[in-house]
Amino acid sequence: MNSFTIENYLKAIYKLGLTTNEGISTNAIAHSLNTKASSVTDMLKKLVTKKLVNYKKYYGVSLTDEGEKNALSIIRNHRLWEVFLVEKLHFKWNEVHEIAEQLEHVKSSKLIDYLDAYLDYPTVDPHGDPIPTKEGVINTIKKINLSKLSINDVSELVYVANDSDKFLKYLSKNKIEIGTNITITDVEPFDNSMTISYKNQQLVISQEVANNLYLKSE
Amino acid sequence: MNSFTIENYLKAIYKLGLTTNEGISTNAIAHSLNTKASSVTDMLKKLVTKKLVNYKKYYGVSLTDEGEKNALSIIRNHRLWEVFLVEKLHFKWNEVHEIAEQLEHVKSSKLIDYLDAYLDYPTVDPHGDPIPTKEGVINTIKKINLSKLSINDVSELVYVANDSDKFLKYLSKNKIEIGTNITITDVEPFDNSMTISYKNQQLVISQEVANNLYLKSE
DNA sequence: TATAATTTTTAGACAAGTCTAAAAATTATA
DNA sequence: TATAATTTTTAGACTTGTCTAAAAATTATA
Repeated sequence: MNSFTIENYLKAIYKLGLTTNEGISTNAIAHSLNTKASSVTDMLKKLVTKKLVNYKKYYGVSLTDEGEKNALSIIRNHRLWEVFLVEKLHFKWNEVHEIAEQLEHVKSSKLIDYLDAYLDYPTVDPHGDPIPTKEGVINTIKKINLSKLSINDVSELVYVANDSDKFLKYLSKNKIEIGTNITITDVEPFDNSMTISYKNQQLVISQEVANNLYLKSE
Repeated sequence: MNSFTIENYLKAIYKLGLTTNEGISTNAIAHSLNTKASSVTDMLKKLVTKKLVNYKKYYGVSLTDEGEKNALSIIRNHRLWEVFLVEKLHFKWNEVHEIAEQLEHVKSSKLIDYLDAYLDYPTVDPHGDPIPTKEGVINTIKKINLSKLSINDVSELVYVANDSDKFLKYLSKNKIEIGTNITITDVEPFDNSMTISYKNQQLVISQEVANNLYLKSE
């Protein structure tokens, strides 16, 4: 049975792996877990002995099949709990992350099975992230960044890349949510800010905001 | 913020304190937490520095007000989660203890408030144990052991003292549950086994079974 | 390609919690 | 009330995960 710490390392490595094909760097892991590179090196050695990662000194790390299975299981737990917190306990979606970070480590596969059934087998969490199946299959939705959308195309918001309190509050204040249909009506070349139209309203958003919004592609 | 380990010590000391007025012994704690007396002594020193217990070497330990407040908060969490697991996720009541042991340590008072509301403010858990309030008030129900009941008196089962898998399965098999009205119809003096009547059926139970069943008193 | 800058690893230390073995204190017994 | 038995504490060690500081390796730059 893996410790909470090990589970968090696996999750961090999995997530970093989504944005690169090379070995994940020690520093990247340290940064994402708010720890020091030397601690990461220590842990990587332990993960190697547990056959959870492939690791070559100085050349980064990747998950083994077993490591990935473990990471996906934690991510499944996390996302199911987020759905529960939002749909059943009526948390706002910018409040659930820290709590789900704790709940995700509760060990009981029966608990997760029952929770999944209770929530009626959701496929995405409140942020739009897909929920891996029990078998470790994750359905990656095809999505493109808002800033890549052509002017006057309409598409549905399926994913929000930033789940900081501030950003989620910004979205909530402006009534932007997963499922909202969005059109770009204008782009300002000076700073790449853009005017978007949705729910019969218009809003000017910065490039930074746009970078965090993803729409259904194809 | 207390560690899981500290929370478990406080809970154990609280529970042991219910059945004695003297200082709780090191050995009793060690036994209840499945650890060694020396580990308990070490931990008691730490709890003293945190002002969570009163401790006099060789003469046992008791909780401070702060320690008791902490213990009751964990017990509240535990029992609310048990209600959730049984009522919402449809676990059997002999399956929930280990899972609630993990869930009780999740840190978020808002989570517990919302859960409490979601469960419609229950006052007892599935075993009949009272749920402490947010303020740390616990309503101890007046109850007497089944073996103390007079023949032909009828009273309601309010508490089950043993939550081992085996015992809970025994109860479930025989359709005995919290709220069941029970009458003793006969006692066998040889071994103190007794015949009880409930739900239009009769059952012969051993003294050991009777010792674990408590009925509403007064 | 030599040197500088950066990243990563190693070495050694620390905190939390646990353990074994032995010593000290308390309690039971003769 | 001595002595034996039991309980509790202490001393020292171990594990997990972390850290700082320094060394080693890699990558960037002149």
